[in-house]
Amino acid sequence: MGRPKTPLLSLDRMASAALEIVDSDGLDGLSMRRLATVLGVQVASLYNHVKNKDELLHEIGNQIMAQVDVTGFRDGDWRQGIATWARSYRAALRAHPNMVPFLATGPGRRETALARADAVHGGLVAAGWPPRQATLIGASTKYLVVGAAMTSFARGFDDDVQIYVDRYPHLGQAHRLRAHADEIDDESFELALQAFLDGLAQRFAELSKAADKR
Amino acid sequence: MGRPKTPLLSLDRMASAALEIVDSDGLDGLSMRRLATVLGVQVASLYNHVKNKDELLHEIGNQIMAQVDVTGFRDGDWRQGIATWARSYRAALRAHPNMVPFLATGPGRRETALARADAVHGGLVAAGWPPRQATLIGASTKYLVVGAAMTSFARGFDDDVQIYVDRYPHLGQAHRLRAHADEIDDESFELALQAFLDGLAQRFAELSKAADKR
DNA sequence: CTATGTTAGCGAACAGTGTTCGTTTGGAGG
DNA sequence: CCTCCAAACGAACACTGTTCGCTAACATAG
Repeated sequence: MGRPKTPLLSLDRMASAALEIVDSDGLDGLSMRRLATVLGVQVASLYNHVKNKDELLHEIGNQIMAQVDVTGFRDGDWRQGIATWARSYRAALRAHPNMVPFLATGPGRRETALARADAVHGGLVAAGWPPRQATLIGASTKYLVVGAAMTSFARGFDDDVQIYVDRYPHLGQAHRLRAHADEIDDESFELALQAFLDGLAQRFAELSKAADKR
Repeated sequence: MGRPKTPLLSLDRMASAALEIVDSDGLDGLSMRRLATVLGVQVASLYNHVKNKDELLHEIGNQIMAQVDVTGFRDGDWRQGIATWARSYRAALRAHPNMVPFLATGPGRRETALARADAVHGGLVAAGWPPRQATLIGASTKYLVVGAAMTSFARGFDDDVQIYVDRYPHLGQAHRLRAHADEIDDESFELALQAFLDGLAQRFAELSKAADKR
């Protein structure tokens, strides 16, 4: 058949279609052949635009990570900075729950993730945290977001609901439980975030006191 | 060939061998055919002891989760209880990093995980936390542990190290960085845990105050 | 103790998977 | 104009998880 007059494929089209498949049918639902079918093309053609399936997934991952907001440090408020970063990070993951297992595993290569991490680190240092503490705080916050994303909206929603069923037998209705599970997830995340920030605030205060004394 | 005089296979033997493969060669390294080869058996035989590959993985998961210690609530100290639970949980995951992505996704079916969760919940309530708060705290702590396990061991150690390389260019030695990455992971987790617990302690104090007032 | 049914092993096959190779053909650059 | 690159294709390879039918040993009932 040879090369077509107008290109049939592009990396963006591939990534978008692939993400749609993953969103609707899960990570396992995405196969190169199926993606090719959706794009009206043969499977081998995909490899002209992408070296690997992995590379394709990373491309999608970059698009998702680009949604994360790290502008909360603007006015020097580290607490607000972390909070908006964490919430926006979590929202980005929640928008594509099926991608979470991939996104959480081996994120190092994603340049956008690195950029975001640096922004956070810079914001914390600018706000007065020592560099090493800033690194730890950044990592800790990421733990929280990734952990929340993995355990709540990745994969088995029905299963997770079961936990709450056992805990609250009086809430028997299954269809109401889904909403309740969401609610509990939200509250748990907020509790974890706020308690963590409160704990940090204590440390920050001590840090400032020590600095004043010197 | 028919049935052998002495059984060649058992669920335990299968799970152990499978875990060894996963530990050494990753989740993708485990295939039913390879497992069969290691066990000196044909692949179809495996399905006499296990319905699915998934079921096999769940079996391994149960074994790992059984290592988690939830006895820290014994003397009514909720803070100690959560701390030992979280640390032991993290240690169990760290012992088998390649299993973490599976363990973190869809954990509802694992009965041992449920049992552990209930123990934690009970310990918190016994220590004076309201049931709903106990649920939130349990979920939050799990977020922390799972997130820490996912993002640190998550595959590409080289990649994760790169983050720290950019931040601490003076630590250039690659072989020392590996140790440093571990160190930073440990410290980040401890910081997150302690700060979180400090924040909870504040809330607990306010809770007690309000209860006294009534 | 014999008959019956269950179970653990095996061999072969099926439907999928990601990926590579060689070929054809359009478009871009010297 | 000729050459070289790149995009599409068809076919194949080496895998994957899983199922089927078969054999032979164990467990149990009569």
